[in-house]
This record gives sequence, structure tokens and C-alpha cells, in this order.
Amino acid sequence: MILPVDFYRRPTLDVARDLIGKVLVCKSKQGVTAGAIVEVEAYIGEDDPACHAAAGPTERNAPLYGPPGRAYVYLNYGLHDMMNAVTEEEGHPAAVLIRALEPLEGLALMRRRRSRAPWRKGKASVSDHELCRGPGNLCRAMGITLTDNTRPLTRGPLTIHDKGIQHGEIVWSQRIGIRVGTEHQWRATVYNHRSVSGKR
DNA sequence: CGTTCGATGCACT
DNA sequence: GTGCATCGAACGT
Repeated sequence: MILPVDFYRRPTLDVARDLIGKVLVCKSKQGVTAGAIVEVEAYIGEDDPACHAAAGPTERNAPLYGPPGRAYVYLNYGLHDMMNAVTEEEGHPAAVLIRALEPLEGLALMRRRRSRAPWRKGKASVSDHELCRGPGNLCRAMGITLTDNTRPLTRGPLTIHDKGIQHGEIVWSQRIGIRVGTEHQWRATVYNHRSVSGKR
């Protein structure tokens, strides 16, 4: 079952918690890839200094202010695409960053895409549980790019499904990789899951 | 263990 | 011109 728009039109922390265990599916000409979400972070409103909406509306962060249930994809550090699911009512800028997946489908395609990254030309291939470990890696493995920005997650090539997957315990911790807004415990992970990014 | 740093693009000031 | 919601290798302790 594809998650309906109303799933996303809720408090962002609730959406973040409930996205754990849901399945992100991406269809492309090259094939289908899918993975279960095991790590997310919430970015909530203009008062959250780490949220892209902190400085008010701009052309880039416009999707955050738009309707819920759509993708907000942007380029970071010049080489990594980051994928978010927009939450809350229209006009309330907030989203959940998808940070890691447990690969379920299309692993060979994921591995092919990962090996094409500029910094790993000629390097050893990636083990299964590392294919979608980290927000940049996940987008590369799934083939998610800026062209997916603003696309609805309720239909089309990029969707999120409830397949009844039950992972282990969900743990809340500080968001990682940011310089401001670290006081909030807005990162949800599956406890001890191998595909979760960060230190072991 | 820890820290540093190169690869790389673009929105924002 | 600056600074990122990164990745992974190359160092130093």
C-alpha cells in the first residue's frame, strides 16, 4: 500500500518515526530499486536553524513550503543528492530527510550506480548493507536526482510503501553532519542496524 | 582510536 | 567568494 498524502500531513516527528520500516521504491529505465527506511532526520520550520527554511522562503527551499507528500531533493557539497519527504500543512516548511535504507530490491543496479561515483573509480565494490548507508549514497544507489524534486511520493516513479515491515527498536538521537541545531534529538534510527550511517 | 582533506556544484550574501 | 543536512581515504596518536 502506497502511503497517502494524509500520512505526511502530520507533525514531522510523527511522520519521521512512522517512516522507519516503510519501503522507498524508485523505478527507472534501468530497473527497479527498493529499500526499507532505517534512518531519518526531521527538519522543522523556520525556527530550526538547520532547516533550509531557516532564512525564509527562497527559490531552492520552495518545496518545503509546498504541499506534503512530495519529494524535496537538493544537491549538497556539489556531489551528493539529498532526498526529503515534505511534511505538515502547506505553508509550514518541514521535511524528513531519508538517511539510510536496508536494500531490498535491485541490489545489482545499486552496486553499478555506486561504483560510478567519481571518488570510488577503481575501488572495491560495496557490500550489500552499505549500498544505501548515508543520504548521499542512498540517492546514488536508487538513482534519485534533482529531477525528482517536487515529485509526489504517492504516484509516479518515486513512491513510499507500507509493506508491514517491523524492524527493531527505534532510537532518537542528535542529528548528525550539521553545525547548528544539534540540540534537538530529531534523528530516528533502527537500533543497531548495519545500514545506519555514522560511527559503528 | 582520532582528525584532515580532496572531490565537486550551486544557492545565497 | 563562502559554505554546505557528504564520502571515504590518508594520515597521526
